[in-house]
Amino acid sequence: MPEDDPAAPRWRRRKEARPREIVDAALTVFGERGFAATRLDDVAAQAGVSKGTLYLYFPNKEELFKAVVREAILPNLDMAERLLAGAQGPSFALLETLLTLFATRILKSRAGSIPKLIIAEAGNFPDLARFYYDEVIRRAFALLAAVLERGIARGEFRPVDVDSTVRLIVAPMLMSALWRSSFEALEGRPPDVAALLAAHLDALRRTLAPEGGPSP
Amino acid sequence: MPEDDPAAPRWRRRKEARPREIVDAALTVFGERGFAATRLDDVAAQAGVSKGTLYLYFPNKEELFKAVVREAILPNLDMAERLLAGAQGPSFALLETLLTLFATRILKSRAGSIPKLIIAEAGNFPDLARFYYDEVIRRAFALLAAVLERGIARGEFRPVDVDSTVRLIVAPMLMSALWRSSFEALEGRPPDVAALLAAHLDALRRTLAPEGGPSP
DNA sequence: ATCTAATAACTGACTGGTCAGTAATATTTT
DNA sequence: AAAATATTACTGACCAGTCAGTTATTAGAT
Repeated sequence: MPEDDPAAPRWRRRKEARPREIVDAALTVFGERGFAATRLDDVAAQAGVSKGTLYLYFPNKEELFKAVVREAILPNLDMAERLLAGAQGPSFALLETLLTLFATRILKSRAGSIPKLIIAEAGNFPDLARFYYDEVIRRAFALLAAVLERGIARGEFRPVDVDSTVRLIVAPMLMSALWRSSFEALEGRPPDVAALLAAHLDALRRTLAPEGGPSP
Repeated sequence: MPEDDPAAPRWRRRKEARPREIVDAALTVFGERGFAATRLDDVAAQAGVSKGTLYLYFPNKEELFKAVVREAILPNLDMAERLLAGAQGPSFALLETLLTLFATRILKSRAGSIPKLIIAEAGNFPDLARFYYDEVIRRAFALLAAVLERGIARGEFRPVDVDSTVRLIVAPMLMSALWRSSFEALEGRPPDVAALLAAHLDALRRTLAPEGGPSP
């Protein structure tokens, strides 16, 4: 029981700081429980406010969730797009950078739980699925497609089926994120993301290499 | 309004047929809604019985779900294991058969919704996750690892990191299953599973080929 | 064959608990 | 004092699981 100073106010008005704190708490709780099973009371408790306060800043649960996605995922996408725009060197190195970025910035952070969450709730909350598809998936796929096309145009990659290959690139990363949220506790050891990433990059190098030999 | 024959009974005793019908209905509704969001009233309606009847045959929602997994997934795993046990020819052909089997028997059937379901609910229903991990995932991974080791032993595959490679093999298949349940409605065209499978097999052929040239 | 218990299968209203969202009220700040 | 910010208590909808009662079926008696 920390507070007993009768002069200390029971709470303070902190209009500026609340939204960030609430979104941060929501990321934690949504990540642990999923969208439907998350209680707004728990989010409020995690943020150190009451449930009513949530409704001063966000009109409902769904909009709160969208705010979480905007804060946790979109900045990383922005960064990735800037990387592509400024790329000079070989395309495979760019691909490597992007996947490593994903493995470190998303997988290891609390944001890694968001893909699972979306997949889990897409059927029951189609608006959420639409939002994520438009704001994240479409952009991420376009980004990777652009990298592949750049590599093909520069003769670094053989001419693959771009759409399928994008999915092949994404799948192991996505699967790692899902695994973390679902089965990590059940397997003895933690999943060796570094080994998986290395194997994946190795496989991609072989898959994308032009027929005549290894890429320059 | 079908029934008006006053002589027709309102219901019949059909002790033998009920469990199968209930499990079948449950697969449909769980697949559409997930575990937590499924109402047993809806399962009952779909099966043409009342909710009380469900509890005559299954002690609770969780056991009903396990019955669904046993009926929809395990027979396919049995078949896959028999395929490996009786394999004579090249290991890559076996791998190809297994993946094609998965794409047709699981992805295209209603059972394709189960992986999503498990991933979605694993965090909130650890018993379910444990059950699925032990009965399905462990076995499937062991199966694929055995195929890889067979290929390596026979000199058909180069010596890869088996654990990571199993995950690389599974990931695109799993992702297809998840996509179907989550985003198929949002994309214009249906996902081209055949193209993805072809690209995946092509990539695997290149990834697994021994250094000296293509496998025999 | 027909009637008559006895039993097994099934129904559906009810309970207890949960939780998103709202209304009424309180405290802090200006 | 008034406005802004926050809390607390409440409402209404939802649903897994239960159980007292109902209906179909079977077996035994006539």
